[in-house]
Amino acid sequence: MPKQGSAMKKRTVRGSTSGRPIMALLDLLGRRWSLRIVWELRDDRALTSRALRSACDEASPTVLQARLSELREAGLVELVAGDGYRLTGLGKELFEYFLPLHRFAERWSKSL
Amino acid sequence: MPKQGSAMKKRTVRGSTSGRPIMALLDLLGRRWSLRIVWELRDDRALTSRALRSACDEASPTVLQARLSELREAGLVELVAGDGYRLTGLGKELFEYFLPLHRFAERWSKSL
DNA sequence: TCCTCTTGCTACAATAAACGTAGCAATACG
DNA sequence: CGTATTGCTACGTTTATTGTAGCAAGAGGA
Repeated sequence: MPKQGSAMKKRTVRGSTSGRPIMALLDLLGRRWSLRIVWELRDDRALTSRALRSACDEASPTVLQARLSELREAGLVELVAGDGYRLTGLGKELFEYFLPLHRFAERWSKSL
Repeated sequence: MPKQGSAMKKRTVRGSTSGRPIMALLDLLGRRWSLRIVWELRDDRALTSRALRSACDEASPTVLQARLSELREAGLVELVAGDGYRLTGLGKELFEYFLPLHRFAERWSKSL
């Protein structure tokens, strides 16, 4: 049994056992910084862990690493040696659904 | 100054002051149960607070009320007397972007 | 080699968020 | 009056996130 650091616990995605993938996905994306990370890696951007941290308002590296581990395990993000973190094919596909969300956000903020 | 119960603190959406609506939206939706709530209220469904709680795996009413307050303040959810919680026009519009996400989740789970 | 820099990643104590149980006030029945 | 349901909150415990610091490994350069 491998030793577990504080950042590599709780790998299970809530709802992943229910046979309802959407629940697992909503849970994964509903964790702090998940959506933001995918957003920051848009347009084939490759960011190092520290560049990503800067992009995410200097969020704590502890959570970021946790989210990155989860996203990598989920096959949405990958770490390319000498390059940085980037979206996988599946991750890019997921991001496609964020574009209209961006436009929606503009309209939404005006309606407040 | 009105009294504040434990469930009505922290109304500020992170990033809402940055002038980047997408950040505020990602933050709001990135809180636990936010995405799920919108999901459960899909298809013009109206759910009472307790029905919604059942739909959300009996999540704690404390968070659910907090999320509902935030989503209502954001104009995405409304409470119709004698009917229950439901998506507003804006909320329904937001949900439209979740439909492809549903199909994506199916493919995603198979790729794991 | 040694020094310096950057990388990905982790420890750890403190704070904030979420959980679970219980229950209140208001409303609507009978 | 009882009873049941509604939206919502109190509160003590557990879990997640934060912030600061730093480690080990790798890539140069001197």
